[in-house]
Amino acid sequence: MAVTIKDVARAAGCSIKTVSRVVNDEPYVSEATRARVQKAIDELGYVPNIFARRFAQQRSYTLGVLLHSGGYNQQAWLSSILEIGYEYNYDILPQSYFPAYKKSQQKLASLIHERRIDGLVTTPPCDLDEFVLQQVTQSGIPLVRVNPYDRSGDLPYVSGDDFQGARMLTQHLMDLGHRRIAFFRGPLNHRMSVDRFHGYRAALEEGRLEYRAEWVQDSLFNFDGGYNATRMVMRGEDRPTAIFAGSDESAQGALFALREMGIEVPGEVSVAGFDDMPLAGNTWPGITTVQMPYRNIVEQAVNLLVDVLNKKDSGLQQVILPGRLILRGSTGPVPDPQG
Amino acid sequence: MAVTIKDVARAAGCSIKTVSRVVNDEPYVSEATRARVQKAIDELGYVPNIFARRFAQQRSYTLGVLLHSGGYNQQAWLSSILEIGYEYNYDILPQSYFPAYKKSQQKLASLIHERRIDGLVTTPPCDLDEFVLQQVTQSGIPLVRVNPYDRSGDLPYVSGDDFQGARMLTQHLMDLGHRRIAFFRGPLNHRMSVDRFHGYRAALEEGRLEYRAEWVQDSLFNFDGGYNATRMVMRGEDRPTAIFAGSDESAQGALFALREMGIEVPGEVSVAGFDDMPLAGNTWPGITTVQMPYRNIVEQAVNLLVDVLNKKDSGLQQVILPGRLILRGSTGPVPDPQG
DNA sequence: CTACAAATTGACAACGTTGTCATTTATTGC
DNA sequence: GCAATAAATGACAACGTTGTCAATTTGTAG
Repeated sequence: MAVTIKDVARAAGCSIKTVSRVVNDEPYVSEATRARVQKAIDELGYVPNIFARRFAQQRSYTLGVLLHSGGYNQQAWLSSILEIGYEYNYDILPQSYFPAYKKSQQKLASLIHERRIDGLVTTPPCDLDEFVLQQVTQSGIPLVRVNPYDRSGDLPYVSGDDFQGARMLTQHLMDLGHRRIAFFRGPLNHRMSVDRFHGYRAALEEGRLEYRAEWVQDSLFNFDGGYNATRMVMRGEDRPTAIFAGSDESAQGALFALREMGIEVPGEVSVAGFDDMPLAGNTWPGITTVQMPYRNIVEQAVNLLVDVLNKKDSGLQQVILPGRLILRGSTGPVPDPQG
Repeated sequence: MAVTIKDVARAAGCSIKTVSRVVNDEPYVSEATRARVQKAIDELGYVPNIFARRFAQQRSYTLGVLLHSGGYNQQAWLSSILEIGYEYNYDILPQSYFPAYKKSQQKLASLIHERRIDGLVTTPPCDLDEFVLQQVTQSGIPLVRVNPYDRSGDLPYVSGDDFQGARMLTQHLMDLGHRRIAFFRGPLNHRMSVDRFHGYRAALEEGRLEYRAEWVQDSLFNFDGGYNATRMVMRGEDRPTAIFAGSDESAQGALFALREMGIEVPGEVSVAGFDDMPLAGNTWPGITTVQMPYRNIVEQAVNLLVDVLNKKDSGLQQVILPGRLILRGSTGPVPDPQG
């Protein structure tokens, strides 16, 4: 029915193995033959049978991706990885994964043993899950962790630089003249929270600004967290002129709270987020934030995985990529203290 | 290396074909044999080789999903379909698709001809794309449209009932005593916009309320749309007491605008959205909205597709499922006119 | 007990590619 | 021009399952 490699071989007057060589860009085919075969392929509209190929090679050309459904920035990871997967000609099998859930574990086991994925990509916080690590080591499937919660261990990862991003953002606020900068710190068991916090402190130190504990609020990275933390830091007389909310959702909560209090943004108080989620541009004013190079991160992750699969890499790389400042309307010059 | 069907056959003392029958739950195996084979499978830890199976059957057991990346409610569709795909033991290959983009078209062609997907699911607005329809008819691959923009044609679909949802929501506002209800209508080339509008009007008529054109704003389904439309309807003296914003994002914009104007929600004006997106519960107050049964819709869609693939269905079904009212803080009783 | 149908089982081909290895052809060094 | 080497090519097995069909066993009606 469909055109097979045999039809091409017949049309090109050569063996099926030679056609296979041409299709897979292998060496040891003369230019003349290659051209003849290519012509036959084009004329017949031959498309290699993917089932046969995977069967013969016992490789799935498929990568599994674990996503945390409630997750932080799942959307950005997923769309990037789909894109990159297409470019590398790998199938992407995403699965939502809740650490320690029986059903999630079954799904992962199915990916590995039934679907026979060639490699696995984790997004936070799936890299923390015991079961994931155990399955990976047991099966020997190459793993790359994307933005891992936990950077310890030999396992490879590609991650955005939360420290650098937070420092850069804080620096931006200082460049605008702010000297009183509040920071909303996320959960302390997230490496990202801690890294961002350290970035904030590093910038303060570099600018010789005093660190004031009452302007650092422990909160969640969500709307309510930002809302409540804003209420807290804006209570007294001694208010900050800028709020680095730690995440975009949190910044949104801050915007809402400030609006409620009749405080103008950025006229009286500047607000900044982190992550550049879609919502960050959709508020008014738009939220100044740090964009992590999702596409780049995922590209490097997939690249690493594919190299390991093709034995071009030992798979021990650990990469950290810088973020980028996205300036929007929510930050502005510090108000004139006299005004 | 790995355990194959031959190993099981040897252990169970039967032919490989009999093992195959047991594995695939086919008839014509005696109970005794079935038990013996099952025991061997369990003891050896046999897992069928998916490559060989797909190769022999020339079926991918894979469904393609076209998602509009900027899209409306992509997230909800995707996580549902991954879930359902797992349950049906089908692989899900999602692709972001921008109508009329060359690259998107290449991706779709690749899904069909290289990946050889067994069926295709479209999410709005991909069901409108000429190329999609052409590829589907040409290749004969079964298609199900989920929440199609366009319900015309014989192609099967499973859709939420926007009309019923909007009517129900409007009815809810009327039950709270509102007689002056604004409606923000989305783009008129979206069936959903139109259906929701008709639902709104139907409810008004049933409640014998006057339809007032100046309270219907043509806007976009996003934050800015809701913000601007709110500014418009709240301009004059003759203000509505409730706003049905047409979508959650739009409702968020409305909340923001009302807050700016110092109008209390729901004390002075009630606000309602549509879709129950994650953000709807994260604002303050939470947005009363209509939740479409995403999981259910997708389940029926996949179910239909699988039935067609197994020749249990002709694939002409068109299903419409009702939504559900989600009550949150943004709607309340109409304020006392005397107050 | 016989004839026939139904249930059960197995032998073997087929699916379309890639991997291995042998063979043929071209190229190089002397 | 000859041997040695490298490049090009092809024959054929292997991958592990399912589909087809024939063979065998069991059950049933008369």
